[in-house]
Amino acid sequence: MTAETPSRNAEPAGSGGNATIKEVARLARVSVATVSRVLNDKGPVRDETRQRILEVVRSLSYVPHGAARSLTTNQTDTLGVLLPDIYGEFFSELIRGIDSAARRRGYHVLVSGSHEDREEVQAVLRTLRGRVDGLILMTPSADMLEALRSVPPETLPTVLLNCPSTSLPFDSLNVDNRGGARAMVRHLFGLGHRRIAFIQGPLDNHEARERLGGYRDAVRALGAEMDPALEIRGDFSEEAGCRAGERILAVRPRPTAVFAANDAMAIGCLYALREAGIEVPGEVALAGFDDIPIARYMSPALTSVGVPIAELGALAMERLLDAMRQKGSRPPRHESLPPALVVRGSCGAPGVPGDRSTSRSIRKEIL
Amino acid sequence: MTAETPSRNAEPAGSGGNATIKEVARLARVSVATVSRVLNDKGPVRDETRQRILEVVRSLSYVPHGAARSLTTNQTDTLGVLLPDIYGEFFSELIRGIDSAARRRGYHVLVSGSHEDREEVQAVLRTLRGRVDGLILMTPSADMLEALRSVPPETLPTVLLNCPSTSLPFDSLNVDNRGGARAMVRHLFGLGHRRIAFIQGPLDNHEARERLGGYRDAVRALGAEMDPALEIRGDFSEEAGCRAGERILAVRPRPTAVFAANDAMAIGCLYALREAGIEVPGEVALAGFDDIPIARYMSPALTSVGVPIAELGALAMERLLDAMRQKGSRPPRHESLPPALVVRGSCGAPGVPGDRSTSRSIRKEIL
DNA sequence: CTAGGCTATGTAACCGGTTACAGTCCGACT
DNA sequence: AGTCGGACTGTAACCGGTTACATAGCCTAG
Repeated sequence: MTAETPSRNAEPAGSGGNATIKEVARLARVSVATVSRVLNDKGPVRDETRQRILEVVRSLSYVPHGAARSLTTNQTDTLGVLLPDIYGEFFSELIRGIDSAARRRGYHVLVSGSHEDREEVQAVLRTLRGRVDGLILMTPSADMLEALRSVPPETLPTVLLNCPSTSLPFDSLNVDNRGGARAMVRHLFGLGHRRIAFIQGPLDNHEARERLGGYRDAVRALGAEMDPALEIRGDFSEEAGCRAGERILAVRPRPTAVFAANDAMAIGCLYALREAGIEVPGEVALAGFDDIPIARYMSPALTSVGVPIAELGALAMERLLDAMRQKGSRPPRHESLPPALVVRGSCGAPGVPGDRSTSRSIRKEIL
Repeated sequence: MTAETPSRNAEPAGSGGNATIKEVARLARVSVATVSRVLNDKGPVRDETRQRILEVVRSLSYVPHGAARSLTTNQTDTLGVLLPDIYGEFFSELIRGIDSAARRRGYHVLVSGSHEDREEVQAVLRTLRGRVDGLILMTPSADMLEALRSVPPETLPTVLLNCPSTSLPFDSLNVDNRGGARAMVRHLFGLGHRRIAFIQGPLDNHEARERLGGYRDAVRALGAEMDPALEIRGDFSEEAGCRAGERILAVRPRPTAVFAANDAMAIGCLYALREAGIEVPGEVALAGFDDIPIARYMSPALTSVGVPIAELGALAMERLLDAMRQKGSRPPRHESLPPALVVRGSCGAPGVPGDRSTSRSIRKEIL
């Protein structure tokens, strides 16, 4: 009972959190099994014993070793989030949504962004084995998505976010980019605009293409002007929006409205227009896409297609948790979220005060 | 040699990545030790054997199990990043910097944000044991920082980011918020402003207090007007900046310049001023802090104190890696990064064209 | 010819937990 | 009184790797 090896006995109580379950067991004079039972609230343990163990745990400030636990239970309580890039408000919102939903459920979040090529994505994906229980994946380029075919995800519960539709057997969550863009064009058309310029996103990006498609659909359907000169290249950055703005001013006849494929470009464009002395929305109406938090603080406040970004992240979490529970035996589900039209001052709609508040901006569900 | 249990033998070659090292060993007719040696490039292995093993690895698309490996090597190749909140461009920039630096070194990044209270921080910190090799911690509230005393970090290499100076034995990296604020006030003073309003950040935030301190220091030192009415409460959000802007307009005599403790509030304030028909910088000059990427696309482009956010993140990574190598036996180092004055249009400095380009904005190192 | 040394490989302990299974103890039931 | 069943606890296998040490074969120097 008292035959303790004097080797590494009772630590000074509170020095770091590196004790093992064995030490706890020894000091509490029980077996590791019992300690484990107490820690995980499994199986019956006499209350007196439990107290004794808990006491030792506290005095040692013992914390179970994550990797060790993961090894046997085969779950890591960690979710991976793989993003094409981490830049700007869109991603901070997304991560925020995912992180808070995850922590609420007791999960950790492993993020990884900015991937150059297929090789790298595959490499990262590989190293994820044994580190995460599930994966949220956002890869707007179809090519990159193919990278998944030969890598772990096949066995790892996965949710695709805003990815090109594929035959991959995963759940997917998409924003109806096409519908959102159509709605915005219709809105501008309704305000009397017939010559509407469009600032494109990067064309290897699925969302960017969908938004462009929606723009074209609506222009054609409504009989607005179709003119290649109205479609300006861009890459989702403010910088690109700014350059696009400058180019748009040179187009003749000058468009009366500009629709940017995302808010960052709309903001860049707004900057360029103002610098050129153009009045917005007086001379040119402007609209963006995403409704990032800062959009309402532009002046004029930016009209945009509202994507509930943080909620999107949270929802992806839910779906992932779902997929993890069902463990594969379940046909993949595909959902599409409808965005909303958020009308503020920049498009010159009547009855919209120059107010930033969401309540005073007009939020329309699109059909 | 051929005595294989028919139980779970040769998988269809390429089905997921769930083989174990034992299966690889069996199929390659070697021991697990040899497989391990090949995988880690340790110890001598005959080339023929190596090839055979590699072949099997490929055909099984075998990937070592992260948790298992972590258990023995006692390292997880993962770094934890604990943030007070994940919101806005500041954090997306920071995470971007950290993530890219980490991946370059072969590390994963575990983020966790938005912590309410001490309890929660401690809980998260605890669950990090055995999951990360090091920690980057940003906790501007001193109270929250105290939470660290009784938790793992004591044994975990840690770098503090923008935290209140403490006696905690960790490396720390700080931006010279006070100096930056002083420099900005000096700049505004130099432009002729004597009545400079300041929009505060949340006062339980260390950075916010430092910036406020810098403002007061400079105002006092320069003999500009000191007036409690010039200090407006805020909380770093655009919304707060907007309300502050409204309140500032009611102050009499009206300040001729406004200095916001961060860019988000400056942007909110700019919005309020424009809505009220005030011209910036004509009637009121405006300046912010952080120089988030979007600042240059405001109109007028926002003058700000430039903090190289992404670089800050990357640098934190470097320091952490350093601390991990030295493994504790090394006195904590404290560094302070000097911000730079980024002069653009919003403060009305002469000779600054309304241009967004960094090259045409004026960037001054402060002393 | 043999002791050593080097290369290539296998054996088995170990990392820190979880858990199936096997006691042990004790009160209740027949 | 003898059985039985639950409550409580311990033993040991196992998760999937890494690695110290042992072993075997072969070559070279003494």
